[in-house]
Formats: sequence, structure tokens, C-alpha cells
Amino acid sequence: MSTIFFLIYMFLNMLSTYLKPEIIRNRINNTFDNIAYIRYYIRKLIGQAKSINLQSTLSIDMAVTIRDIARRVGVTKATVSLVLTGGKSSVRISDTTRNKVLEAAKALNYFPSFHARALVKGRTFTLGLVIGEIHSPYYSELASLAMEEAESQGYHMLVSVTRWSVEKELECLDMLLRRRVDGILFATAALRPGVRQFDYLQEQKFPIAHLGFSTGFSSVRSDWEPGMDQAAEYLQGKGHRRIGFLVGSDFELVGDERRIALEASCAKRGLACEVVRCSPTIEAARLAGAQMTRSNDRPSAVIVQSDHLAIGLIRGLHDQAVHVPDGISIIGCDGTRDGESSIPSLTTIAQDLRRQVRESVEIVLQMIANREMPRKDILIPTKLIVRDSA
Amino acid sequence: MSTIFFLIYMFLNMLSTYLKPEIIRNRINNTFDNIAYIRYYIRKLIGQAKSINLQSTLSIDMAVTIRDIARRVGVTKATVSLVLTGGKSSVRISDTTRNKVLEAAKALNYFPSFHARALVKGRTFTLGLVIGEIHSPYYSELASLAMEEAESQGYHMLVSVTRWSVEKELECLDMLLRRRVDGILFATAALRPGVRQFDYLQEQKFPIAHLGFSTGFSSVRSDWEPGMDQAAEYLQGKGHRRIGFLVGSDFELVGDERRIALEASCAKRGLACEVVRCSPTIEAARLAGAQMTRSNDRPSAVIVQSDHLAIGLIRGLHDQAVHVPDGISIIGCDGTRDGESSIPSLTTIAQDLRRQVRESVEIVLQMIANREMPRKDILIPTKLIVRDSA
DNA sequence: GTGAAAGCGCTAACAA
DNA sequence: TTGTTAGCGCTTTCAC
Repeated sequence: MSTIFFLIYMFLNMLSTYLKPEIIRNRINNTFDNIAYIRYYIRKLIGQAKSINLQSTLSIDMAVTIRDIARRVGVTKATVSLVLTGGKSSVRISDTTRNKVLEAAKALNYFPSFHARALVKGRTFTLGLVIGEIHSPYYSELASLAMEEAESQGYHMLVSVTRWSVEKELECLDMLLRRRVDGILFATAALRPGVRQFDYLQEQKFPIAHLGFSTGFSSVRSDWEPGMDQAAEYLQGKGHRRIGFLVGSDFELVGDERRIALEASCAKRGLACEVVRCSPTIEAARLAGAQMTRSNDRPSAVIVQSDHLAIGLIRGLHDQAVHVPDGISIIGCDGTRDGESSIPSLTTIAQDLRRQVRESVEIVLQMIANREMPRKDILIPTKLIVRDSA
Repeated sequence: MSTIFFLIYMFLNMLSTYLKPEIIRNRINNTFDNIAYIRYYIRKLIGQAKSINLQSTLSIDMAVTIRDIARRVGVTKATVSLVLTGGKSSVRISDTTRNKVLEAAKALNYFPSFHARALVKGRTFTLGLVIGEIHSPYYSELASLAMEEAESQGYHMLVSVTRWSVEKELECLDMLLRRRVDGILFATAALRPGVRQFDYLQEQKFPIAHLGFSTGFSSVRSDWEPGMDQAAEYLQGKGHRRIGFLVGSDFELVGDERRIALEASCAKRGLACEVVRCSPTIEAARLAGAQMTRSNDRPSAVIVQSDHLAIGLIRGLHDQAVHVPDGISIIGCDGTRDGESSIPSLTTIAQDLRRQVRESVEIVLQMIANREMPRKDILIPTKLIVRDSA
């Protein structure tokens, strides 16, 4: 009697093992072709029979998966995966199978799920770029170059704009971390010691490079000394004795390095250096230009914190009939493209943006490869480009 | 005898049930604190004991998961998930538990995995933006506005730059589909009927809006007629009889609509309209400007396909001492910001970019909500902004 | 050369 | 109020 019990029990046990939903599904999936509603009804039937969780079964998603391919070809998901991941694995797949799988993938319009892959691999091959804005020439160029550079290294770039708000910057950061980017390029400066995210990233040795600033992580910045010195020398050569410097005050971190470099150079050369401040908008610069014309006692040359503001300043001077470079000499900073075609074209202290981007991406990639990489701070020299405005 | 067999078998069966790796892991995980290497060794031990797959266990990932929180608080993953997803669900969690969970999440620096969530929800709350470039004023403004708009609707924007290459555009598209974006904003024009991706998206009724073009999906474009007509009227009022139109030839689709609108308007008004072509770079426009000065028989006013090229053209004219607007009148198209501060400031036919972006995001969101939404084609009127260049 | 199955982190239906 | 469990789509180890 017990023997019978035993046998029945064994049978049931076997059954229950082989009735594991995943296994049933595999079997059934292999039987039918890729018609979503058949899949749907089958799952539903299984669900009714075995009380399977129906959650997202209810919303039929049309995306094709490796299972659909497997079913069509008559192999298992594993085989399909091996074929599609390039098969660099030691496991070999027969050419017949491989071709069938590839064909099926094409026929069914298969797009591998990035998320599934990210989940299992723990890597996303995506970098994040935290940036204040992307609609000004300098930053859009930066973003553009960064995306290009990342792509050339086999990564994607996830751009995240902070609109220069500290709060938003931390949000962006959270977002990037939730998205599990492999590394981050920082082109803003809110993240500083003491902020929770900062400490976390520091502690995790998270692959980060700071671009244009330096507040604790590896950084890549412009060295303003050579450029500013060339500018001062150039202006001195032209007979200027008093040099103005226009700072857009919201970007203190940006402006200060430049200002300090200029002041040092002026001091060295015995030139007067006068700092003027305005808001970091082109309209403010324009206003500053207009105001400048009202004083008879103004510097004969002004270096402006950015090309963008320089163009505003020139415009403001022009509004008051003070022309550049005859009435006053203007030099911008950054070396953006729009200084080339402006009238007058802009003499500028150019940053090597491409090289900065390249170096910072490289730092991040190195840190991805090895989190123990020591901190690096790279300075990239600026240089004067002489055009018409000074 | 068989009874003993039976009992042993039952025991073994029970054991095997309770030794399901996931269950063991849960139990053990709840016992220890969040120390990655302990986790690692435990898994490894289990692995040795039960021959568990060690795959990614080998690369200890430091990311904190809901399991870590659950373990710390002493509840299950499900509870944690309920707390963290906002608990809008009917299930209620005691305040004690909730607080403990939230605290633990903060203490452990928990960042929910976007990918895991995307996988299970089938939604990413991410839109893709396919765009040709982001370093020119018009497109960087477009990208910027699109990101802002998406964000205000609770979505993120994944920007994907095609560098105006058809091939690259299709790659970008694949990328976005692999990343399972919920919808796509198209600001380029390579995707046309016949292309595999096009047919696929069409068939899937994938949420797409075409911005600036119209090749088969819902679209949002500028209506150039009013703006061009205003421009023609304005120029006519100033006594111009021959109007030139400068097209950057690579953007035929862009240029043609504008040209056709202008030609129609000129015909209506009895004005001559002369089309000049150049490459779509600012340098080419500059060259075109220089060339224009060489002919005595040139139009007295030129409308340029974009502000960007207009600035190049003005610069080219300026190089040859033909000044704007005295020597020749120039009108740009697009209404980008840098026309405001240029010298002379640029008269332009402005697009309402913000509204275009808003409408197209809305279309995409509507299609996400309901794929059966019929196709929509929205035209947004342009208008003349008079400044100094004409 | 291919199949079986576990696991990545999370959600949600159902059970208790 | 909380726990249990299946499943999202994919990779990879192990076994045959």
C-alpha cells in the first residue's frame, strides 16, 4: 500500500518539478509561432491552470525577445543568446543554427533589451554628462564633443542639464546613478565635499572626472596662465596700459581662475588690471558695454570672461557708437566658433575643448577599468588667437 | 519498509523545496548585514554546496539593492518595494516599517535600479530625440527645449546625434529602440518609407513625432508662408524688387519649403526671386557672400535659409566692404538668439521653436497613451522679426 | 553543438 | 500589515 503511495508521490513530485512554470512556458513557447495573442492566451491558460502570476502578461508587449526567436528556430534561448552576443564564447554554434537565428532575428525585428542586458552584466556602457546648459556655444560644443568622444570609445553619453541649479544638479546625479551609468563627466561645480552624493561617490571611488572645475575628483581644466599672459603681452605691445576684465559673477569659479591669471600677468608686466562684474547673461554684458561708454576714464582694452559675453559687450559698445577695436579693444575667452564669424571677429583666449573632453573621458574610462586609480589633475594650456577685435 | 522510503522521500522533497537557492539566499541574507564580501562568500558556499551558477557573483557589485535594505530592516524585499514605490497601492505599510525602510534606504545610499524597474514595468519614462547636431544655435536650442519639455512632463530625454548621416541615424534609432524608449522625437529626415526601421515603427504604431519634417509620421512643422510673405512685403515696402534666397543645399528638405513659400509670395507680389545655393556651412555662406560682391548685378536683398548661414553671409559681404543693411539687406530664418547680439542684429523669420517642441512632445505622449491615435500634422506659423540687417 | 536552469533587481498578485 | 513567489529579458555555467 505504502509502495503505491510512494509511487504516486514520486510521480507527483516529478510532475511538479516538470511543471515549473518557466519550463512549461519554454516547452509551449517552442511549439507555437510568434503571434502575440497566442502567447497571451497560452500564458493566461497556464495561469489559470497553475495560478501563475499574470501581472504584466495582461499588457501584451509587442517587443520581440530571444524567446520568440528561439521558438521560431526551434532552439533554446541560450543558443540564441550565444549566437547574438557574437559567440566569442568558447561554445561553438553550427553555422546552420547561427544563420537561422540571425535570419529569424532580422525577420522578427529583434532589438535586444538594453535593460535586461544591463541588469545581468552590471555594466551599461553609458557615461553621464552633467552640464549646466546646452544652448550656449561653449557648452553645446562641449556636449557635442563629449558625445562624440564617448561614442568613439564604444560608450553612449547620457546628457543631463542642470540649468545651473544646485538642487537640479543633485537630481541629475541621482538620475544617472539610478540609470547605473558606468561613469560621470562633471561640467558643473555644485558637487562639493559635504554633499551626500559627493561623499558617496568619493567613497565608492565612482568613475568621475570634473571638467573645468576641481572640487575633489580627478579633474581636467584649462591653464589660463599662458593664454592670459599672451593676451597681456599682446595688449601691452599695442600700447595698452590699463586692462579691464569683465566677469559674469554667477560663475565665480570660472571667472576667478581667469581673473587671477590675468592679474598675475598684469602685475608681472606692470599693467593696471580693473575688474568689472555683471550677471552672466548676454544682455547683462550688453548693458555693461553701454555703461562703459559713459565713463571717460575706462580701460583701453577689456578681456571678457567668455566669448559669449564678449559679443554682448561689443554689441553694447556698438549701441553707443564705440567701435571695436578702434574705440576699445576686446578679447574674449573660450575660443568658440561664433567668434570667428562675428563682426568684428573676436580675438580670444582659446581653450582646447576637444583635448579637455578627450582627457576627461580617458580618466573616466581608466577609473572604470580600475577604481583604485589615483586622482589626476590635468591642466591644458590656453592660447591667444588674434583676430579683429583687439 | 516502503513507508520508510516514503518518509525519506518526502523529507528529501521537502528539503529540496526549502533549499531552493532563492529561498536560502533570502534567509541567509536576512541574517547578515550588508557586507559585500560576506554576501560573496555565502553565495559561493551555497554555490559549492548546491552547484549554483556563479556568473556575476564573481564581480562583486557594490550597488545597494532592496534586498540589502530588507535585510537591514528585517522585512522582505516586497515590503521595501511597497514603501519605496510610494505605496499608492492599496496595501498599507505600518508607519514604523515605512520609516525604518526609508531610513535604511538613506543610510545605505540606495539608488533604485532603473533597468530592473524598466524590465518589469515595460516602460522607461524616457523619450528619444534624434537630431542632426547640437552645436549650432538652432539645434542646440531645440535640444535644450525638448529636454526641458520632456522633463516637465515627467520624462527624460535621451539625445542621439546623427551628424546628418543617414546610416548614423538608423543606428541611433536602433539604439533608442534597444533602450526601449517610450517614444521618439525625430528632428532629422533620413527615415522614410522603405527603410526597414520606418516600416517597423509604422507597423508597431510606435509613438513618434517628426519635428520640422514630414515623411509619414505625425509631424510638427513651421508654416513658412506667413513669415515669408511678411518678409517679402516688408522688403517690397522698402523698395526692393529682386530678392535673393540663399539655400544650404544639403538640407534640401529644410530649404525647399522655405524657398517655395518665398517664391509663391514673390510671384504674388510681382517680385523677382533668385535662388543661390551653397553648402550648409558657415564658411560656405561666407564665401557665397564674398562672391556676391563680385557681381554688380545682384539682388538688393537676400533671405538666407538660416540665421547661422545669414551671419556667415554678412561676414562674407563685410569682408569685401559691402555693409549690411546699407549695401544689401539680409534676412535670416529661424529666429535664434545669436541674431539678437550680432552686428548688425539680424532681421529674421522666426519659428516658434518652443511651441513646436511642446506640440510634438504632446503628440508622442498621446500616442504612448493610445497607439491608435490618428496621424496629426501640425503647422505652426512663422513671423518676421525686424531688426537691423534689413 | 545544444539544452537546462539560475540569477541580475525589481514589481505585484495572492496568500496568510 | 507583511511574506511568498513568479516573472520581466537576458547571459552564462554546467551537463549531456
